[in-house]
Amino acid sequence: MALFLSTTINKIDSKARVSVPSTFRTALNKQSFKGIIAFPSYSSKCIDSCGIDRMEAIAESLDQNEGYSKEEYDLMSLYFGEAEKLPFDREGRIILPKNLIQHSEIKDQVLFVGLGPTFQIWEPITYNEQKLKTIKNAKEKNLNPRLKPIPRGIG
Amino acid sequence: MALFLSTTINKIDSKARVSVPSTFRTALNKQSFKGIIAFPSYSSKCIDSCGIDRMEAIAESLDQNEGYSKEEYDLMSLYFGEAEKLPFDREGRIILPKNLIQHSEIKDQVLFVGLGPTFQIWEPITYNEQKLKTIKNAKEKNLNPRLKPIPRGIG
DNA sequence: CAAAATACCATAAAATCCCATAGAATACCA
DNA sequence: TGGTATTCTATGGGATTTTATGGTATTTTG
Repeated sequence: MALFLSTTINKIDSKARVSVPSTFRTALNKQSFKGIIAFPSYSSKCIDSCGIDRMEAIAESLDQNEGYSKEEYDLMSLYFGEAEKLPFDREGRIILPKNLIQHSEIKDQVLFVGLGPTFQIWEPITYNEQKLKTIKNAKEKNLNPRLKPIPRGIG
Repeated sequence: MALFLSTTINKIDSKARVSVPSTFRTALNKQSFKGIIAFPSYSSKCIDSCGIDRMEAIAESLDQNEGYSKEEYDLMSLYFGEAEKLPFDREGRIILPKNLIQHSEIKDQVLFVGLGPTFQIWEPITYNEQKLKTIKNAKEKNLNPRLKPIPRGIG
């Protein structure tokens, strides 16, 4: 399974080309389609992305109706309709389609953030706002990240 | 499962390279990615680290939404964005990214401390302060320093 | 044929590879 | 067992490659 981590900001040029971070690329280039799958997030002003392998796995499990409710099924179907296959050019860039740029309100910079098996593409400013909100909310509700490693010290 | 033990102090050079202790390396080199996963600790001025196997397990359980609320999911997603995949060079060193150096306030020395399935990376001085505090607190509260098994879960 | 898309080329900065060495740890052997 | 040879580890620095980013040329397509 591909594991996308870390955050990178790259430029977008006049042709709407953006470099996909090399760490992401190496994982994606091992898959059958050399590029990314991208679609507008339904919950945030960002672009959801992954490699083709994940899309194929989802398609298969959808096909077999593995534990999806009707509502989930319908929602996932929408994703497929809006998903775009964006191939790498020789330099490892993709071209961001207009609809995705509009949805994410990207201007001249593009933020890639890894989320494990998937990643997202954001306008950097929007991402920061969202991040602060999440942290604020977590503090208010006293949420603890269970990612927290084993207790420190002797015991 | 990898088992990280003991404490080591190594130098960090002008290129931000640090040798990962060889005892850690042998365990990590058995995993699919030859290197470490590192991210800023939620609760301390240090870097939390582990091998890729552990990170993949976490990603998978998140992916299957095993008992996480949307808010928890969002919070944990932030971790993936701050985590870094740091590969070994031929000599077994990693390059510490700027954000992690800043968070841990590392200067020219780096302390590795094993915590079993994970380990941490500290500025040695900070680590010592923290250690003294922990011991002092344990004495005051009369904590029993027995080595109990650690509850499972993600970590 | 014109406009858009794609392929191709160039470059500075950054990341990585590769080699070298001293000291520590380990293996070996008489 | 004691001493020696060998390997491994941590560290340093120079050379090379990769990355991100431009721009230009060529092809496709409507």
